[in-house]
Amino acid sequence: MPPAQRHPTMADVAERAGVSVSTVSRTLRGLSTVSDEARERVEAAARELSFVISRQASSLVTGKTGTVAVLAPTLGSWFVGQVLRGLSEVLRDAGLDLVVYSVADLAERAAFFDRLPARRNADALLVVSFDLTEAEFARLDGLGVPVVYVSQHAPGRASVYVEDVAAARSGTRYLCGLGHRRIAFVRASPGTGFTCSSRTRLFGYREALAEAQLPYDEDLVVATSRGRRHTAEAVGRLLCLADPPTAVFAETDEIAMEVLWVLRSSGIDIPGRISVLGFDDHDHAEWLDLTTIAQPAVEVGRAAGTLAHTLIDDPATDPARHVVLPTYLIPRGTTAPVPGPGPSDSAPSGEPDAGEA
Amino acid sequence: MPPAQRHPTMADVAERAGVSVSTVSRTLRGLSTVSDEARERVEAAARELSFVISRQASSLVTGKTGTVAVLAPTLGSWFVGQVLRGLSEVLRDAGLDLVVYSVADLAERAAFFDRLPARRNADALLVVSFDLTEAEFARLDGLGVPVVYVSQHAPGRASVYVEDVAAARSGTRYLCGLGHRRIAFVRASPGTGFTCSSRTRLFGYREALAEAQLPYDEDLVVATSRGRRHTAEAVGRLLCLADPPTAVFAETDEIAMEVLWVLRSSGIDIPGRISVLGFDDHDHAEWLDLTTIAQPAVEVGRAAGTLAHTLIDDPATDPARHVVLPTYLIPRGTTAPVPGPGPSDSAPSGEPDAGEA
DNA sequence: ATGAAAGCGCTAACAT
DNA sequence: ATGTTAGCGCTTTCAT
Repeated sequence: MPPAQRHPTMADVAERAGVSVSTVSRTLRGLSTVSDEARERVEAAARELSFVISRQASSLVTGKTGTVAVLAPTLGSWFVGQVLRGLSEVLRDAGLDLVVYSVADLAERAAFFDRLPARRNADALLVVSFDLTEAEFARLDGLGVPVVYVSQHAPGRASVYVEDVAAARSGTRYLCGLGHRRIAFVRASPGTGFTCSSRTRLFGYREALAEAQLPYDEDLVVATSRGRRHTAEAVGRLLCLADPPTAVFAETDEIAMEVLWVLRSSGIDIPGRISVLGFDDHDHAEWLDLTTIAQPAVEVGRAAGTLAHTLIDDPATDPARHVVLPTYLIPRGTTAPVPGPGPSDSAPSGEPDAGEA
Repeated sequence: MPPAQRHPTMADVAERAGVSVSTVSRTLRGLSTVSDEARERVEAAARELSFVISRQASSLVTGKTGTVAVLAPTLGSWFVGQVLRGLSEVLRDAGLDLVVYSVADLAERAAFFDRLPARRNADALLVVSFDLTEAEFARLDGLGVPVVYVSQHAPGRASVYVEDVAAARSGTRYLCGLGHRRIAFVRASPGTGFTCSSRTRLFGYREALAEAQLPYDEDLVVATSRGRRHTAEAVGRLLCLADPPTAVFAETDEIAMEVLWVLRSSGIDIPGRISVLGFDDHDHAEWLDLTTIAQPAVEVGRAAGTLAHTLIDDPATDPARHVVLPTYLIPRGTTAPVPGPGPSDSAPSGEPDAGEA
């Protein structure tokens, strides 16, 4: 019997089963070259001692850590949470552990890329929606383990993402199709430089404008960061334009919801006076009846996990494999045809009052 | 120079620096018994080779894995996300890795407790808002590493939590103070048995009712699970009572928001006809102007991380240490004094129709 | 089918 | 202050 305060080792199991450690190892890994009798004895002994293998020790010899690392800007955002859900599901099934690194500010970011702690301690690294510099890309290229870029298109590297540009283009087209010609875009504040969806979605927005032969008006593009105050300011900037927007396209649902809140609490009718379109299909989007561009966040996580697993297990896999997932527009109640050229006073929105054609 | 496809080891660093591996090890761990000259050479060599230490190897000899595991019911909920934020911040500073296990259903749950994969592969385990059975508690008691229970009170074991019972009692008192005498409680569906806040908060609710000498009416307690349909049903059950509630206390803000949505979309005035009180102070609570009981979720994560770190580093720490964090009520616009003793018919009135005195 | 032995990369005595 | 040596708990030849 092993000392109380120590985890039992294979040697303990071997002794109890009356076999060698090699046999224990073979049994536990399911290698076929073990007699039924030995297998049973080993399994019984392992169970009785409630033996758990030490990954550390096997890693040392196999060179595989059995863990996948994920780097994310924050763990608190809806999108990252959903991605992690899908990811952890797939990794669990693959027998891989999931270790998370989050870097909240630029100092931590620099420290991460300087030290690259994931280096020898994970079999793969997943980078979630990071707007990386060339230097950071280069650093990761030399990491020594596969890197999968999640929710971002990384040319020449493995990545899993949705067609942000095309999705934003469609969303904008949809608004154009409703007759809107003054469409604002509210993006996350680029300050932190962590997310790359601002750039791609803004690009799609501009493409659609061009298609519809609408001018790109910089005054219609505003940035906000989390918090009522910032969004109120951003929305305020839009509302006091000489020719204010009749529709707002927000980079994410979380931003869209803030916009919605600011607009509504200032008595502006939605969608009567202004339409609002989000991006994500956040859980709350349905409650708020927010029209949005849905992206399969959990599925993104699953696909990323699967790709990482493949890359780890089969070195022959194309290291630049891309997985592109679909998006689709979900029309709900916050978008409507542009109001006629009639009055557009700020009647507090009691009733739904969609503009008629 | 080490082979291209292999991570450099301490031996590589040692060779390059012209010292022994011991000196490299000592230097890298910041032990003072190293000459300045050697230290510099080692540091230079390590940088040039971009050496990263293998935790696996050091674990093997130190017995410490340098990682903390966290078990959570899901990674997608707001609360868990916030806890992870606080946690990862503290653990990063402590040089500990964070590995997450999430169990989505009962089968996975059983598998986790059967195998206890965290066993030898983490220095501590954090269990976040799990309603554990006695058998599961017992299993964790024998884990061999410190276990910290987060967002739940675990008698005789280390835990970090808010006073759920007291908070729910205060919240209910607040509603009573506004004159409400028919107060409903909407809880998460107990089906999964994953969260324990239902039980504690319901308990506090009952205490406050007793205090106010209000009867406990089982019809006023309904359960819902995520999704518009379920919440609509639950709310429907309340609305068609002979004596329907004038206030609803929801176990979490997420539930409160769904309730809000259902009530509003059926034209019921809030807080004119029904008051709604949540729990959490979710980011969106402010936008929806939801009165709620705030709990410091990120701080819970931080405290849990700190406690885990302490428990790991200092075995003399009281293994049953408790950290209790405060909650506070944030009065917002979804709660108001009870409408006068006027009509209380359950007709889903179109117009907002706040009772008059 | 099984065991003995070597060694993965590191740390911890013990020398010096 | 530094080097030498002996493992940590596994997997993996290589014998048998």
